Amino acid sequence: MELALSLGDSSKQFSFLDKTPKKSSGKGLGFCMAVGGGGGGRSLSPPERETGGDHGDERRGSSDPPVQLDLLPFSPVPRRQPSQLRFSWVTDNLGTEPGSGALDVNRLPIVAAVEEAEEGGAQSSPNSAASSFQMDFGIGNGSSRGKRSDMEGEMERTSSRASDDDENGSTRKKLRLSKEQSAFLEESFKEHNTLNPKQKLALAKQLNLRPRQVEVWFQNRRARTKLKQTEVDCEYLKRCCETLTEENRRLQKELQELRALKTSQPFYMQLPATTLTMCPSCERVATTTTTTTTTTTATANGAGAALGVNRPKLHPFSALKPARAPQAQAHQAAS
DNA sequence: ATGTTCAAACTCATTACATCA
DNA sequence: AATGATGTAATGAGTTTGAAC
Repeated sequence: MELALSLGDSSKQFSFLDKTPKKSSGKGLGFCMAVGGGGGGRSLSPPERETGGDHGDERRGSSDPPVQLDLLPFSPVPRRQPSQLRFSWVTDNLGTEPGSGALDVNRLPIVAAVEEAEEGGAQSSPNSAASSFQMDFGIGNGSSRGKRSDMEGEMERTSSRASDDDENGSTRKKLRLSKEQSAFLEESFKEHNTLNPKQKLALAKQLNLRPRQVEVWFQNRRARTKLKQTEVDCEYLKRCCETLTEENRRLQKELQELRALKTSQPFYMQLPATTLTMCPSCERVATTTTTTTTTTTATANGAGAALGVNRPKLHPFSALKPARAPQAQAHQAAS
C-alpha cells in the first residue's frame, strides 16, 4: 500500500509518500513499441459524451505523440503527458518474463486494444461496452462472490446494463463490476494509480467497460486509498500523541521531584552547575564522584538537563568535588 | 514575455444503488 | 420479506495545469 500523510512538513517522512508521477527515466528499457498516433487532434470526431462527461480524453489520446509501450519497469507518466504503457499483468497473465523479448506484443489483446483505439477509436462506438471485443485473459473461474460466478455472464450483464443506460439516457444506474473486472483493475492500479488515455482505453476494451467507467474506478480507487491511509495515519498520530503525553507526564513528575529535592536540600542543589561538565557534542554529563566518574545521558529535554543535574546516580556529596577536566576532555575527544 | 482562454484531468463531497447480515 | 449498514459506481463542482492564441 502506498499511502502517506504529510503534516505540513516538507521533508517527507514516508518513503512511499512521493507518489507524484515522475517522468520516465527511460532506464531499463528492454522492449519498446511505438504506436503511431492518429494525428487527428481536435478535428477528430467528438468523444463520447456521457453524463458527467468523459472530458473527451479519447480526443486527447488521439493527438498524443506516438505511444511508447514500455514493457519493463513502469515509470508513471506525468499527468497529461501520456507517453508510455506498461501492463505487467499482461505479461504475467501470459506467463512471459518481462523484458524477455519473447513477448509478441502484436498478439496481446491489450496492445491490440490500444492499436484499435489508435486506429479506429474515434470512429468506433463510444460505448465500448457494447463492443464485440472478447475478454482474453485467463482470470477467475467461479470464485465470484455469492451466486455470481460466471465471467461471461457477468460481462454480459454489465455490458447489457451499460447499454441499457445509454438507451435510457439520463437514468443513473449503478453497474456492479464483476469480481474479475475489479481484480483486473486492481492489478492495473498496483502498477500505476493513474491512467493515461490510452491505458484507459485499453483497459476499457479489455474489460468490456466504457472508458469513463475505468476512469471513475481509478478515481474512486485513489480516493479509497487516500481514505485508508488517512485512517492509518490517524492511528499512528494517536499513538504518537499518547506516547508524548505519557512522556510529558513522566517528565513533569520528574521535574516536581527535582524541585522538591531542591527545596529540601538547598545546600547541595544550589551548588553551581559547573560542578558538572557536559560534553557539548553528545550532551553527556560527566559526573565526578569521590570514587568513580559516571557518565550518563541527560535527556535533551529532560528536567535534569534543565537543572544541570545528573539525577539518577547523583549522590548529594558527589557534587561537592569539581569535575575532572581531563576526563571530560578525553571523553570529548573520544566522541 | 505576458495575460487570457480553454480543455483535460484531477480531487472532493455527495448521491444512488447493490449487496449483505 | 423488510430493513439498516456498508461498499462502491457515478455525478457534479471546483481546482490545477498546459497549450494555444
